[in-house]
Amino acid sequence: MSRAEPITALILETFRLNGALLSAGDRLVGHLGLTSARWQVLGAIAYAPQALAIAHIARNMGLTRQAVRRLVNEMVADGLLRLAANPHHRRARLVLMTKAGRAAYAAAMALQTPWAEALGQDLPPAEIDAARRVLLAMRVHLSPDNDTTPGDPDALDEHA
Amino acid sequence: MSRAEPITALILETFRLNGALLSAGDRLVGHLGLTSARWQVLGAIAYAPQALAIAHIARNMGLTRQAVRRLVNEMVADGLLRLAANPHHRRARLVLMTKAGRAAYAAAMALQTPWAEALGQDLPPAEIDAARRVLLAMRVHLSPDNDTTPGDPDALDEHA
DNA sequence: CTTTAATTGACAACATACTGTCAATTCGAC
DNA sequence: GTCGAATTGACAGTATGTTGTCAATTAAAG
Repeated sequence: MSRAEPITALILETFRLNGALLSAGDRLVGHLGLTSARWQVLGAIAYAPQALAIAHIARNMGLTRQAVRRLVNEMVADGLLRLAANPHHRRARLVLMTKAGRAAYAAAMALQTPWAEALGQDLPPAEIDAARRVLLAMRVHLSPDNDTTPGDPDALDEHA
Repeated sequence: MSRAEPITALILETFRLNGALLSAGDRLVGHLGLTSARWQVLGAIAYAPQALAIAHIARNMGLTRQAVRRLVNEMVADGLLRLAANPHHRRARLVLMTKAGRAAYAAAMALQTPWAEALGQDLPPAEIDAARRVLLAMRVHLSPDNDTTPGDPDALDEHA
């Protein structure tokens, strides 16, 4: 009856998949001392070509500085990250992985690859990519100021 | 490279769309005294053919009893909901909308329809539905015990 | 150089949702 | 009817993320 109906159904399914993904991610890396949120922080650091400060990581992840600050503080206390002086900014220290942090991230990635392959084994890559583009179009419509590949610090167009 | 890559990209996009939808929903219904979470609770109550208890609402929404309990308590205090005796269960009172709750929900729905239509105006309904099915397939893969129409109170295939 | 604006980290408070635990209640097996 | 399992609401604690506010620092304007 309304054009709103398919969109509404997709929105509700997005909420449910989000929750299912987070809990599945927590189960996947929980035994490594990680959570989904901590894993994402490590990913942002690993992906960046150079060391970043907290505010920079937050921008790359699409979160607030405060959320990242709390995670970083806890991960420093747990020995996964360390803070180093920033030659360009006395206040904004650089966030670096410790040896334990790198090991945990490598272990998480080793688990993630087969997990993701199993998750998509029954779905053609073309359909997966088509779904991703639909979600991207919706998100861009919601916040037009965002670029098309947020979370990606440098490769703005092609995350190749 | 790997079959994991398109799935991983879709997962990250799901996280971002989820956040964008929640903040957009909060902005849409904030002036009605609602939030995205409260709106969803009202929707679960409005959608059900009969009055539900807290645990039942939680199952329909895919949340925990505790999360719904807190929301319901606050919404009762705010006059949006009220609790009524359950003839079939002394402990599990039924959650009902007050007049104010029904008015707020109606106002939210009146806003949601044109908002959703605008959100999907550039996307063919077939693509939207295809994306929804991909997300559904992923979620079912993550939690095989879930039925295919969560949020539907009666179409349960009796996972008892 | 001085003033102003923007960025950054920190603290507080709040919103949402989770797990764990408990007693009360209902339901099923016997 | 009785007993044990399951359900339900409640409480406590934790995790994640938000907004608001502040001082320190950096960058820009004059």
